[in-house]
Amino acid sequence: MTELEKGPQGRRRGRGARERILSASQQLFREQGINRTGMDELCAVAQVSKRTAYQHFTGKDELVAEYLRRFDPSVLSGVFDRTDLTPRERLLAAFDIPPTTPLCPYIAAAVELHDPQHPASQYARDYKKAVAARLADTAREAGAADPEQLGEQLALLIDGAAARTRVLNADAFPAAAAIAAVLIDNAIPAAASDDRRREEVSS
Amino acid sequence: MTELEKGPQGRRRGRGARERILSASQQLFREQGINRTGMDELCAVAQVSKRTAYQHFTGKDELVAEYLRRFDPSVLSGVFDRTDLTPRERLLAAFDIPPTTPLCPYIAAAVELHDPQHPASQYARDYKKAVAARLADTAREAGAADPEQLGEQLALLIDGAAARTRVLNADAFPAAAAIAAVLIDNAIPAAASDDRRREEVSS
DNA sequence: CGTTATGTACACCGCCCTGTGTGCTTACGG
DNA sequence: CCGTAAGCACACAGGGCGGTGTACATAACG
Repeated sequence: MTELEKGPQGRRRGRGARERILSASQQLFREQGINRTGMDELCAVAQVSKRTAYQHFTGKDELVAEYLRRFDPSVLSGVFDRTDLTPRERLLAAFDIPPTTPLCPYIAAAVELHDPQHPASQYARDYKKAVAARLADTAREAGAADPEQLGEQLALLIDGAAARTRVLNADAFPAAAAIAAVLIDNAIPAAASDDRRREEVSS
Repeated sequence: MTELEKGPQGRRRGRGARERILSASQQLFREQGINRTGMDELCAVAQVSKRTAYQHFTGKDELVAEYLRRFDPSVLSGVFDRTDLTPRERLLAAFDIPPTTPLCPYIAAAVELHDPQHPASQYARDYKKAVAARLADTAREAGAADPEQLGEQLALLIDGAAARTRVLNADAFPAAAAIAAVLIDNAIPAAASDDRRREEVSS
């Protein structure tokens, strides 16, 4: 069974309306933005009656918050759990984002909602902090002198690349990865021999 | 060329309704966002009748675009024209933003409008490119080996700090400035303190 | 089987949004 | 001083939005 533990109480009945709603949220909120996606349209895409949607979520705000919570597996955990890479490679792999990503949805949500008290905004903050923390962990693993600082710096680079990609409509992650390589090599006292002084690859 | 060609005919009469509208736009669009600011509210703040607003601007879209065009003096030109600073100091001064700034309005507009074809989005792109170009000019003046690359990198840092400041609700510009200092010193062949990378001396 | 949670179909409400139509007042400049 | 353009007050249209009420269908599980 696909759905096991979703709601406030463990419901295992039903035929997956909630999942369809969240799946449609992923698609539409990312493609069109949150504010420009109406509940009517969302329910149509999810093939769910509007009534059902409002039985699963008290309002659009709650749906948005849950939409953000259901996001991380695609980016965050997919990178940090790769044991086939060295810590340094894992740090750089965080910048290898597939071009399918319009914009980091957390930034988009924080800008669109425009309310720091909104549950989704709060979760976006938590998520960003968590990413920086995991980057810091990996940086520590890589032997960085100041892992927290390096993690924060790399997180800033990722966000900068995301924002700039959106505004300029051009991929800015390679440039960010180049900066990251410099910062990483600067932060690790005695780096590995072969990849320490490589050329900047991006133009 | 301040106000010669605004309306259907060049009029220098009137008591400044257009300026009040744009001024109110600056305030409200930044404080509340574009989508969350209605024309009614905007006209009330501007002390302008709605009819007058729509005689100056064909629609909200045009007003938004003009609002963005009227923005740069506060940040861009204020930094690059300072002759009392060395080029290197000017590059770093771009990260000294007053805490009055909620978020770079160009990023906000691009995210909120969510349409790359929107005039305001296009202008945001142009502006970001212009900033990167001016950063590159200053980088060249400072003697950077690859001024275009450094300019693009610094622009990315600025955008990253802006986005991260918004999401985390905490000032991220100091961290960005720290990264910038590293990049600048790495990019300038004969830097003040260290000479870690003296491979080629061009220009 | 029947009960009950789950989902459906569809109309509907009230609100706010962008944008107009109309008639009136003000102020500038010749 | 008078004409004319700028601005104003106000109502309203048209539509999309979030959200609900009601009556009905269906699937799961005892």
